[in-house]
Amino acid sequence: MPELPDVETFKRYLNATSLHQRIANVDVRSAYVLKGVSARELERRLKRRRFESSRRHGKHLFVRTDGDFWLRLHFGMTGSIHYFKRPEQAPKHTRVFFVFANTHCLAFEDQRKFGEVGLIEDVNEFLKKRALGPDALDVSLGQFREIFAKHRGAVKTILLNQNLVAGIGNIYADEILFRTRVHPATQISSLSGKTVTKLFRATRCILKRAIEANADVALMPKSWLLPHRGKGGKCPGCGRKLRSATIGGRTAWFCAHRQRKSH
DNA sequence: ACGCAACCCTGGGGGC
DNA sequence: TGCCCCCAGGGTTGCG
Repeated sequence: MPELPDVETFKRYLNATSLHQRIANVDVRSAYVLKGVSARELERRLKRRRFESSRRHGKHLFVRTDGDFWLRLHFGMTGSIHYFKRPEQAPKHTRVFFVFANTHCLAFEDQRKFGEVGLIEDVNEFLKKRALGPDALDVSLGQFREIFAKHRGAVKTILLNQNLVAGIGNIYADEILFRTRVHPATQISSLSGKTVTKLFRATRCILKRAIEANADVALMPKSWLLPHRGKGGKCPGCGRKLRSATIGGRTAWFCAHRQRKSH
């Protein structure tokens, strides 16, 4: 799930449910997801604090506390957050559980445990240390063109590289390439300036629209690749069977008829 | 600099 | 029912 639109949706959900309440308890059910902090320290530092605001960069979510440090969340492949009225309602794969003073609670759940929970003092410093690229919705056309001018490789690999542009994952990379009719394996050295501009516009357009849909596939246009992506799926443009290939270590789905390598 | 495989972890689905 | 393999929207590391 968790690419930029999903994480933005989590952010809005967290803002709508979990701010300005005193944290009464922190229950770490799987210390595996903790990075750079022990269960004990997470508990000690967050207890009696409040979440005050949040910030997203790429696929990372940062929650500022009234102690002027930040909770850092990354959702891996299967992470999400859920707010509940009673602790017994915690989902099965809850890894970290925040209980507020009114007994309502926020669960960080993550079946596959590829997600990360940590504490940091400074968001910008963290982004720098991780060498993350600009957020996919903040990057300018100029920056985008520069990235494409300075690197080599398959276009999908570039879109997926968080150190170049942060926030695009496997699903939305496929969607952007489908929209622009570019084959995912196209070497970026062979892309025209016009096509790079198209990729930039498609990125913005798709991510924004996906956020409007709360990153819910059921609410996305049927003309998109997303609802048809997968085995047996057909191109919503021409009706031909979609094809898959491994590019950049992940499965790319595309329409071999409409998505070409010459641009 | 880039591509690739292996690895991290858990569970669902298909084939036998 | 059990088992084995493949697959899954994240990322890192080490090698050629």
